[in-house]
Amino acid sequence: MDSLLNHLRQYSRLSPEAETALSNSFNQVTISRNEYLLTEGRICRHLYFLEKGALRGYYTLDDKEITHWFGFENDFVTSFHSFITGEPSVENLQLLEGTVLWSISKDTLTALLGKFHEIERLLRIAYEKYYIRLEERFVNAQFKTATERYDQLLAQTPHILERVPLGQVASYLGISQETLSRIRARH
Amino acid sequence: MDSLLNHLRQYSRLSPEAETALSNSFNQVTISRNEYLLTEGRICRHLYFLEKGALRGYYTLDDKEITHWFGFENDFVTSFHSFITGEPSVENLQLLEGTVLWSISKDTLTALLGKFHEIERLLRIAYEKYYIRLEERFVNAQFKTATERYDQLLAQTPHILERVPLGQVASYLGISQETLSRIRARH
DNA sequence: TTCACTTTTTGACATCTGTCAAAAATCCTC
DNA sequence: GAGGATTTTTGACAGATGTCAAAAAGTGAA
Repeated sequence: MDSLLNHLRQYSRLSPEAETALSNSFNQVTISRNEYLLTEGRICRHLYFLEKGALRGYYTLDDKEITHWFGFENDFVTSFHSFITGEPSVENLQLLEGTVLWSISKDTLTALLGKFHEIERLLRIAYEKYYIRLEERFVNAQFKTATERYDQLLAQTPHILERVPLGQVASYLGISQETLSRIRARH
Repeated sequence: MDSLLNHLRQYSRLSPEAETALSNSFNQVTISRNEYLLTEGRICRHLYFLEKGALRGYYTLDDKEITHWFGFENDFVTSFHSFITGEPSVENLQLLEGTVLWSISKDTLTALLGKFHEIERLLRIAYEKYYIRLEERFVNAQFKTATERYDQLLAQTPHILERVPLGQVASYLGISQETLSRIRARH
């Protein structure tokens, strides 16, 4: 719980009242490797904070699993599309390691947002950060070559390579596993 | 101004006080075709609402212009990265048509957010919508073929093809102009 | 250690896309 | 409507990436 509050304080200041309310609203969840937090077709009604561990988001296309993002320590994770719209999720959230999460339901969060302007602000700022992070990934996906994307991964998030099977990294980079293997061989 | 308030009401309800405050905070800006709202290297300190007209965001790479998004009627536009972080913009915002915009400075917006919880909420909800819209574009960019992306553009946002030169559309789709031309020829 | 299973690498080949150059079509101004 | 500039299309070719198949390497359990 401390790691969650510490992380939240980086977005914006919180009053003791808001911190208490937040503390009381998140529940700890422990899930082991390869289990699912969410499966395709279900509505995601929770937002999770990842205290420890790793997970991936993937969907299925032509019988292949397309891993499009990873979550690690101090990330907020959910199926954003499903959580925001209330529609069934198209993606699966699967644990890559045994994981400690903190969970809050959408209803609970909505109540907090109604009560505390400062929590609304925090969430707004969190979305800003997540937005520009996604924007950068989008530009990389669309306008950089496979090799450039791999180099950037090496430079910026090398821990992904250490914790995730190569096939999933390839998918994350938007290339085939064979191509990723060849890029690595050239290094 | 009516079109702006109407648009804002779609995100969340607003009290008359908040609507008045918002009305007083946006200034009308009229700019003609090919002019710039923002150029590379400058800090973007304004958020704009596009009432009428069209513009594009592009940056320069190897002497080529990479158009990565378009804005049309009822879009909020800015260089999000620069506006949020306060860092110099890497992109240029250029008008594609004569345009009527409403402008609000970051300072003015910050003051409004401090005063009105409901405006903070509106912005948070706006970010949610923009986030999942971007997420969809990201998935398309990374995991769909050029032809699929073009078909989707035809199905979902055909007005882009009618209002934007093909070279810029190609860049928006992440392909060369020649490839786009050939995809069109096959249809 | 050995065996089975999973993950990663390598090879051969086909396809897609980009680049450069030129032709064709379109647009704009006078 | 003519002429020049811009935009779009077409052709030829090279390079990058995907797919399928098989080999090699790595992992874990008995």
